[in-house]
Amino acid sequence: MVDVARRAGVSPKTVSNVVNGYAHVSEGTRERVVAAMAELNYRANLSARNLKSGRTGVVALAVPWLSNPYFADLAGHVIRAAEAESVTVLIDETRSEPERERRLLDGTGSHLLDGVIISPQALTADDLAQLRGREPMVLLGERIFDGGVDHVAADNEAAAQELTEHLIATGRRRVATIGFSGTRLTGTPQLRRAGVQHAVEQAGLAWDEQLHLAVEGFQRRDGAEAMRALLALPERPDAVVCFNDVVALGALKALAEARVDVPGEIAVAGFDNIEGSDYAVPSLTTVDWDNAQLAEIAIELLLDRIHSRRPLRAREIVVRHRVVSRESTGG
Amino acid sequence: MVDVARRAGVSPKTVSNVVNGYAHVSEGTRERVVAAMAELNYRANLSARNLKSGRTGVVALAVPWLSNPYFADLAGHVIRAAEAESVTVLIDETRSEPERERRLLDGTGSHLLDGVIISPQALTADDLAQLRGREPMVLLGERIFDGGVDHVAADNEAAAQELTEHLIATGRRRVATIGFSGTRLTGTPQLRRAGVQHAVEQAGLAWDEQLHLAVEGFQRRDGAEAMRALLALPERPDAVVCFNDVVALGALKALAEARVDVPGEIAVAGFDNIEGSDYAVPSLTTVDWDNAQLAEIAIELLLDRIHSRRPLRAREIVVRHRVVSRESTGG
DNA sequence: ATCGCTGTTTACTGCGTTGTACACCCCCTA
DNA sequence: TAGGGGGTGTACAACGCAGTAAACAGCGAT
Repeated sequence: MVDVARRAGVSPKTVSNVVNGYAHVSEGTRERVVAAMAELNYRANLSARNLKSGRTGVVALAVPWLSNPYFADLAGHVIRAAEAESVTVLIDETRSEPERERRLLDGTGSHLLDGVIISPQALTADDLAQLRGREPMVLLGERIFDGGVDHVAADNEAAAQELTEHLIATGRRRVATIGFSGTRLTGTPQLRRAGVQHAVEQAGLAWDEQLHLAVEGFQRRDGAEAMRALLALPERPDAVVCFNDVVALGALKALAEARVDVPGEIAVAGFDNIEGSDYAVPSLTTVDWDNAQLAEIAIELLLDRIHSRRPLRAREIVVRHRVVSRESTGG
Repeated sequence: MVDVARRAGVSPKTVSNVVNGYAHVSEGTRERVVAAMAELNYRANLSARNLKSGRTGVVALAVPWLSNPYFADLAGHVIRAAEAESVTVLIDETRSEPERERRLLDGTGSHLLDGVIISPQALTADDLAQLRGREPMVLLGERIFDGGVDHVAADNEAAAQELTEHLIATGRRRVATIGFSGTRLTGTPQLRRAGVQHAVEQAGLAWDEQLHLAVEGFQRRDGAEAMRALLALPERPDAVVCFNDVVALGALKALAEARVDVPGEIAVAGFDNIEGSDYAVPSLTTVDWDNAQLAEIAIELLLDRIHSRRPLRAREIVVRHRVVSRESTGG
């Protein structure tokens, strides 16, 4: 910057003013500075700027698994939404490890981050209470916690209920689920299960605990194993709601191997509308969240919080969803 | 840091020495400083450190599409490999836009990046020649360019040849390909095509140009469209090599819709061994690259270059691959 | 000619850290 | 006892930028 200033015959501060678009710089000066910058191929040093401003222009997005196409897609949307605001996104894979989630949020990221968008998996309300107010953060995906933290939520319960109603409306009477997690009382799986249960009970159908299987991970393997277990039951289900598409694809595989006709004998549905779910064999009925909207809102909330001096009230916004009916349920 | 120093009764520089593990600090002093840091919850300011050191500890990984599970997986490996070296990775989705690739490499990233790992799609040798020597960079995935740049390559031609030999060995006689790109003379698709052609010709089989279709993108949709075109031929192929798994999954879908038996009537193979290719219906024969190895080498080469003062000779390393035989080829 | 005003530009300073140079202390040896 | 020598700690400056306050130029009004 000093070199540019010398070349343009001005002070370094004037160069800074030009770079930052300060209003009161004469046209001639501006041109000379711009020319000098171009000639010297000058680019501002972000580290120095950050040191002065106390901000880095970097936010983290923490997702459990990048290998899950849903999160890869979400990450893409967040990156694009952030780009529109000249913010850089750091992707962090938490691998569902509570320790990694906590470390990210407690600021051990050591001044590299202005804020964090996190899709929590293992975080408890206790963890969150401790972290509240520390670093700007936005939670994604579900309404687990009481408040105090900005939240972009999806209405998992309603979506699960609609999905199940769709199954029942197309003649299914014995609806199973795969993906309940017995180890926690809150969280997405519980909400989705509750939605399914509401739909089943409102339709006057029996609720059979046997049909609702927990999984360890949320991988294809888990879906396939659970499906095999369901097929081994004396009285098979005629529909299976998997709590994400990855698990559903595993279930489809197990059905194909067992030569069970989908949707003829058993209908299958998932959540997330991941890339490729429309090209599965058969294509998968699922719930689509508006990830573009989700990403935009998350970035907006986070930047609000970063730029505001005073503490803001926690906000919660629910994004759109819709059931996408495809071959796997006869759609 | 000043506060910590005061509390520990030492100078700020001593705190710095403790933080950086400088050898000659007495045990007592170190303990007092560590205690003071803990009490004050001190964390070093990275911006300031970067300003002094001239490095940021951040490298970018540029991939064409994060939505392609192959790149999502690769990104995960690179993040982990970098983490082991205390380096942070910024994911950049170039969307195959030449402009984005160029901008990333010409340093317009403005001092945020120590270096770049890029899986080039649209970059030409000309672009590269201009950028050479500017910023530390490592190219991934194929051996397109002459040199002057570090490279972690895969032997696409050999892999394609092995894959095709596998098809021929299991009785296929009419091998088609999907994914050739007519618009460029170099690059992965060309290498893979060449490998297929070698195998076909070495087996004494005819090479029929009609069987080798270009695609626009490399999405499932493209694979499905191309497959339908192949099915419409008067003389159908009995094997199809798709130039990545995503395209292959699209082809499988088109075959399922046309009720063509795989592998009975037509065998299908892909490249990349993406997550889920083993759970496709039928599971997909493909080429597996050792992404963990690839990521480790890429990070190692890049860090070497970042830390070395003098220019290094460009290096090229080829990672392992292996053909994974699954149901789609009768494996 | 002087004043005050607006618009433009500058000098100075500090953000938090670390490299350099040096001071100090203690112990060992000649 | 004097003179090294290694271990331990400190003062100072600088990395590149932007905030602050103040200086300066040009203009019309007095």
